[in-house]
Amino acid sequence: MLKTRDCGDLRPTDVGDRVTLAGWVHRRRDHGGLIFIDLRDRSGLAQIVFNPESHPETHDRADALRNEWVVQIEGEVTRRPAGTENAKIATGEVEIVATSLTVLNPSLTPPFAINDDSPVDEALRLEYRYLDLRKEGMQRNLKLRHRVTRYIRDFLDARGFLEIETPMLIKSTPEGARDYLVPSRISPGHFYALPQSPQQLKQLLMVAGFDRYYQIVRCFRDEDLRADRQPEFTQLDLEMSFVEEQDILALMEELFAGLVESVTPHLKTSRPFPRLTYAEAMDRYGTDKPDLRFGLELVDLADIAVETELGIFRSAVDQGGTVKGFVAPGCAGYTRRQINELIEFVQARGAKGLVTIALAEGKSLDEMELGDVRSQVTRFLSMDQVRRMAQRAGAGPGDMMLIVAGETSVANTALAQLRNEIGRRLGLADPSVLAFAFVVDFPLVKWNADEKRWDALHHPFTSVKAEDLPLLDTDPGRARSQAYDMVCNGFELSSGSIRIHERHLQEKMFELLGYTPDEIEQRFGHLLRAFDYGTPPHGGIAYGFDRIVMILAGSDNIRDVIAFPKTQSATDLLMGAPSPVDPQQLADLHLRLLE
RNA sequence: GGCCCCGUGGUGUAGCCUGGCUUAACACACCACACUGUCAAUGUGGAGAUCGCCGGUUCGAAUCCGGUCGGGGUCGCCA
Repeated sequence: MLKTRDCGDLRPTDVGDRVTLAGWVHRRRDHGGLIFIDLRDRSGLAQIVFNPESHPETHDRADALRNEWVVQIEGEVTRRPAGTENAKIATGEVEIVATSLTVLNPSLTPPFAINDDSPVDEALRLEYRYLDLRKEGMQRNLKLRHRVTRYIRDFLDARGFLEIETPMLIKSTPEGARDYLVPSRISPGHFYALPQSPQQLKQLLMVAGFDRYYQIVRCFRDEDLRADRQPEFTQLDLEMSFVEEQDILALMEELFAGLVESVTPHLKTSRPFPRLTYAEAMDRYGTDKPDLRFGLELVDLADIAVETELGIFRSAVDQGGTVKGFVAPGCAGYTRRQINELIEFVQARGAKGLVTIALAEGKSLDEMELGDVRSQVTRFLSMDQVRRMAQRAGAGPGDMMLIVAGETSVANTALAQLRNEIGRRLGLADPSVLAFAFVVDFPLVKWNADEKRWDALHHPFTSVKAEDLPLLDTDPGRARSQAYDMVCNGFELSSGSIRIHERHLQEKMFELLGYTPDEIEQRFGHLLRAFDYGTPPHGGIAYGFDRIVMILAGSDNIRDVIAFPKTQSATDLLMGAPSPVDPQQLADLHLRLLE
């Protein structure tokens, strides 16, 4: 080894030891006489002192050192002179008096500073990712990621789970996300797909009797990117046999409560994790992934809205839509400009507009008159109507009601995001809190108006709740599934379900989804045949692993917890992927490019 | 596919709205010199950008307009 100790581990108990260290020059302070170097390795920083009197030759050579040079230093660990300790670093009580210096490799001046955390253009960071990863924050994130991985593996291992790998080259299943395809050289004109998730494979492992399976596995989806979505991402995928929904939820709550306690104890969670139905979540928050760190719950105002003279309220309800809103506490003083920002905010998310009703401070709701109400639409409202809306929403003097009318899903989407925005503006989302929750009782299917058919909400292997089974023949849209999500702070962390394990039910589901018998055989024949051979009841869940780490790291961007992420246009700025390939490679694969 | 934001020395920004007063400013980094207890070392000096690219308007463009490329956010999409 070129080193005997790690920089960051040195302590007063090591004083007197002769050590050899190796690492990067983090910072250099040249006093003409004394030269100080902060030497950095994975473990942290240690101060090296070059003394021109005791070791003149070594001191002379230290004169040439610059940031990010890789050096090896021999020296003696000494206690720093009284008064020169540095409480800001873990090794601040000691320093290493260098007796020899070897430059292992010099460095160009890096394109951005490694030794501070000032913001750098992300394209530049990605181009020089190996330098970006040297920075403290990224080192911390990837170490956290490792500890999360390790905790999960230990936890599941202790409960009898087996980690089993599944193939990366599998059969394309056109439904769901767009597949990444891999052409076959040996079978001309045929393609593999990279897995969107190991869904069918893990179900086949249940058929095989592996009982409790998990995998931390790369998945691929060729869809547009977002701050929390990459084309290749990692899932914590697991599946169990002979379980019911409650077994899985209980296990996952235990896993995540323990994970946070062990890995990020500075973050607060509360147990039990709340469980709300999909219908409740949509009613109260307008989304199936609510941020539960704050209230600002939505209320339905449709019945009052139809009594008003306001056309947009009445027509929304007449056309089968909704009128919902929530209270922005203490925001009655919002300026015209601030209100316009909110209106633009909801319009950018599809809503026609936003009705704001501000209640002046100073009078109780009962004493208030229309003159105390500030709104674009006061002339269409009576004080009684305003008062009843305020009472229902929980608005009082000094508050502002925010109301959206329109088609239900559009109004919900706009209000859900507006709720997050108001929560953010008012500082209601405590960054030290992880508000985990389960959302349960998802609908089994939703109507696809474009294609005029039912689509699976989760996936076609999800089983219906037993009591809703008859609805499959009469009113599929009302049938609830045994599907569940885990959410946290407004992010969907995972989805899972109890699966169908009987051939006739799976066939029935495929038929409901509009597949012909030929298509069923072509796409899912392997699964249905497996179901003929004694398939246990089973279910599972799959987490967006990167999102878990992102939330634990306190980041709002998945790229911050991935070593080599891709840009929003799915390119790799470091390696330059994707790239053209040699014509011979295409020929080997029986491919020809269209112009 | 739609919408929005950003692009100025190595890095981060100001200047842009309201074109000329800019020889494009500031901080950090870089280079040189000085300096024996600093730790964001300090002091003095120096070098470094024709303002992403192309075109247009104008007597004159970093500044206005169009296009394009790159990055980011978002809607659609993500069973």
